[in-house]
Amino acid sequence: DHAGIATQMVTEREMALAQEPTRTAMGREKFMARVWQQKQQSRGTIISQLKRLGASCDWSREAFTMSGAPGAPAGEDGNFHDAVIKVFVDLYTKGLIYRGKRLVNWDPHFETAISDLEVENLETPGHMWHFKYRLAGGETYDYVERDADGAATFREVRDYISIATTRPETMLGDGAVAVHPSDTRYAPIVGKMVHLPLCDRLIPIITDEYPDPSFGSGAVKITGAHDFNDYAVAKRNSIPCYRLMDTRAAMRSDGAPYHQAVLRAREIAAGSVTTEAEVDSLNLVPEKYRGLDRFEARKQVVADITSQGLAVTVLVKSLDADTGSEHLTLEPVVEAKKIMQPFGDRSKVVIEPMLTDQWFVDTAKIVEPALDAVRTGRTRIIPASGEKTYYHWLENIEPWCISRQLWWGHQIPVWYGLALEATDFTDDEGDNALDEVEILRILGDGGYIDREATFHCAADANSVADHFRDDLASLPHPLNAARIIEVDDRATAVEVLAASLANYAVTQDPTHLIYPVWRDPDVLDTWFSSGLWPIGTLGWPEQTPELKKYFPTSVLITGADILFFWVARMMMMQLAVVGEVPFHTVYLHGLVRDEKGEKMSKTRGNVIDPLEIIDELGADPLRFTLAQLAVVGGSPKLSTDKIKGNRNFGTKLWNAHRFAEMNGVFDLAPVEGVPAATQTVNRWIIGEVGRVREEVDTAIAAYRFNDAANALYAFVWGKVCDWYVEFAKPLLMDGDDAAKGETRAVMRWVLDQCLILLHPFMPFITEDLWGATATRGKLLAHAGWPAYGAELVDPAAETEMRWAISLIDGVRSVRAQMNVPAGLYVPVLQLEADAAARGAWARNEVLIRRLARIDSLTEATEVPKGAITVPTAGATFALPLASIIDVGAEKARVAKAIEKLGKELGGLRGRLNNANFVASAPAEVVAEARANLALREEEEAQLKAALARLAEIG
RNA sequence: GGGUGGUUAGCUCAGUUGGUAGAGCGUCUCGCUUACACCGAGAAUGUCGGGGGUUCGAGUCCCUCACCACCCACCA
Repeated sequence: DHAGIATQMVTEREMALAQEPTRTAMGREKFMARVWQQKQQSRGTIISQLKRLGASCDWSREAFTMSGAPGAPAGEDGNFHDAVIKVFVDLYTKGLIYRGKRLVNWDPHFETAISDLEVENLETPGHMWHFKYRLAGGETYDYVERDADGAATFREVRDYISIATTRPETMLGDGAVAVHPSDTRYAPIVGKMVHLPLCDRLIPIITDEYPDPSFGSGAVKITGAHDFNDYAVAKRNSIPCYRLMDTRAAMRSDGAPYHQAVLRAREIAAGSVTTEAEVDSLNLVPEKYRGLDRFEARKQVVADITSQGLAVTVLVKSLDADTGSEHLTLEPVVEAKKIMQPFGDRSKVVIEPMLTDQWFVDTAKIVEPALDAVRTGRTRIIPASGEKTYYHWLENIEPWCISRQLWWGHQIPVWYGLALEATDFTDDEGDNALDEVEILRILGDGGYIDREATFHCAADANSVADHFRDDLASLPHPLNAARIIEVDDRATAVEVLAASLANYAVTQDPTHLIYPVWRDPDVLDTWFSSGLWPIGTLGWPEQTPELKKYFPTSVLITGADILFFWVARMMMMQLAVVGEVPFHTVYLHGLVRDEKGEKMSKTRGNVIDPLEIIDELGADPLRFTLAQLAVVGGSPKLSTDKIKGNRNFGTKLWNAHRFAEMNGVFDLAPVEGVPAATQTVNRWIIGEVGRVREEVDTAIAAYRFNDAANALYAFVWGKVCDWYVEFAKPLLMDGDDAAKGETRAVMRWVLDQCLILLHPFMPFITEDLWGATATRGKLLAHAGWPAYGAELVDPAAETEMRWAISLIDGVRSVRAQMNVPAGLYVPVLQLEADAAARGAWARNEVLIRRLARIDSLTEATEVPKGAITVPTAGATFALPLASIIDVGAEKARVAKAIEKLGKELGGLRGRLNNANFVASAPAEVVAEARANLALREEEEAQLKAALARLAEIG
């Protein structure tokens, strides 16, 4: 998307570095061109990052939220802009978008409104001051505090009410002091007026449910224009909201001098009729604070109130450093206190609640279908906890402020006309008597026009022109003779209108009348357009073939942090605009964190460039690692060690292919379909391929990408490389032609399956090997995904190979622990072998001997003293190592093994002897326990016999 | 204040309907065996945060406590 604030910010920063003219000096049109230039740069970066990561997108369908906007350069000619404007007009027409003067989060750095979601509340150290507001006319009252039983605990005569604040500078705009209706302490003075310190104004004491009697003094100053709570109180009680700050959050310096403004404020307080526009125009900041930054103003206000003796004070004992004597002094009460402060997520400056005209989406009216879609499962969110979060937010949704005072974005399709009215030209007697005095009355002393502009919302300029022509024509003569002229903004409109009126007053010539019209200079919140992504990218509102084919879409994969910003809004907007859910599944992944575990962000500059990791270690290991870390509901912490491990995995895969190549495997043409095999080893590995394919598919279907990646890792490394390649060596080197040919074919097929299954995770190395090992009809990326599964498993082959592996493992373990030199081939005795074990040995003798380093196998009926036993299912093997073993160490080893087995046996027997278990556990669980017990008992017997033999030696 | 998630081997974390705990890395021992030292073979390591409950059986379900993380929030 066009990332309004961020992109405008980055562009302006670059412009400053390059010493280009500033945005305002440049003007809107040129600046937009400059941002487009910036955008195309970062577009290149993003696309190349995606390509180097191996993203297999349909690049021909690249889309951009600002495509087709006026002034868009060549190549940016989609129609996303049209879609956005159409949706705005439609929603406005349906009454789902409205304009109003509301308290919004204002970012004083970017000088724009932002939405609730773009505010970060952070705990910061702050202070709380306590001030006295004196009762008007020197009145006093009995201030009485009572305990729970109503007994007075404190009593004094006061001429003031005490209020607490963390933002002293806002007291200049106070409109009232509020107390809780049940608060008996202040009951005597409710309805009375108090002096607002530093200001020549009186404000009333009112009651409202909002103040908490148990917090602070129980009395709250009400500054409707700079606090969300106060705003609500002010609205409920018709208290005027006086705006104190300008767009940079400095104390206002506009408008009439303070003494004039305050006069008018007093009239209003006394009940004089006023308008929202007039109240907003009144600058009630006393001269000495005008133009000060809000934090500087705070210091001044505190100092001035304190010096007037209106700070609540406390006696403080202090030591005079020179004389060493103690003093008692009155010090203002200033509590150090942690406060939650709102910061702009982009600008990082303190957000100021500001009373401004903005556009809002009436989210309450479009939220239900979005909630319903998830509740009924038409759209599913993974992980499920995401659904709870989704409900929680949507069920408590606030109106969405969608206007931004920026230039980079979709300009709001609304035009204003500052209408002339008949009353502008008549005096109280109805005569046509406009004079200079009248003009001043109309304009007001502050230079505003005491009237709202009319506005018109439309997608196309012709309709706008028609609307204002009609509007003008409806005015009485001579007003309808006015010329419509386009101006930049309301301020210019007021200027030209004033000049026009003045001219007319002098000349009475209707041709001097002017009807200024201007477009809303604001742009839409980026998320308003991103929210239309599902349809906007498919050509809507045109009924394109793409729209028919791809909408509703299937799965949205996105970061969990963006659930409200984007997902919830796409849900609401698609349902409101086209009446369908935009996707059936939302897969939320965690955020990749940096080495400190912190969120990476464009503006914070702690982003680890994927290109650097790719340069160093490769895209495949990065992708594979991310897949391994993609636990549902988890948040991956990327570490170089993990990526290195997976680079090694890639190398391993490559080496396996090298081995195959050296053994003529790739001299064969690729094998179509599952190859036939007679060799046990080959039959076994074919079954394992079937198993892993099923495992991978199951995992992917469940969005468990970590399971899929880990299954492939374990299969390729742990099965193919560790065992199959080793098993195949004797066949490839010493086997007869038939065995050799079959093994080559099977290995060829197995390796191809590895490439196919790994390709989504490691596209580069697999595609490379795919092309290098054969002349293929198509790219691996286009190869079909296999459909075989566990039906490829040959149970007999599987049992036999598992037996062989356990025997090899056993012999290796004994050798390593007995410190038998690795290269030394040793004799092995076989005893107590049943027919199955004998057969298995016979069929796999070559590979077992090779991998376990056995030089001879002798049948024996008795185990010689000092021989070490290796128990397997159906047979016991023994290594006669008397001369080289450490008997003590071996006894310890066997004893330990028996002990470990003992624990397991204890558990199994305990369960099986428990009648309740046998009765209530499922039959297959009981059977499994019985089989397991039998196996373990056999093993235990073998080990005990071995221990006994060792005991004979000493 | 509300919500969500977490607490499992030295570290980073898996553990899907309750059946008795795994991976990678690290550590230790051995090893150039003709794919691979970015390797191979072997080994050690867990009262699954504490307590209680349900159950024949709990890392897994319920309650509770402690700590951590994240999200949301208007206590002046």
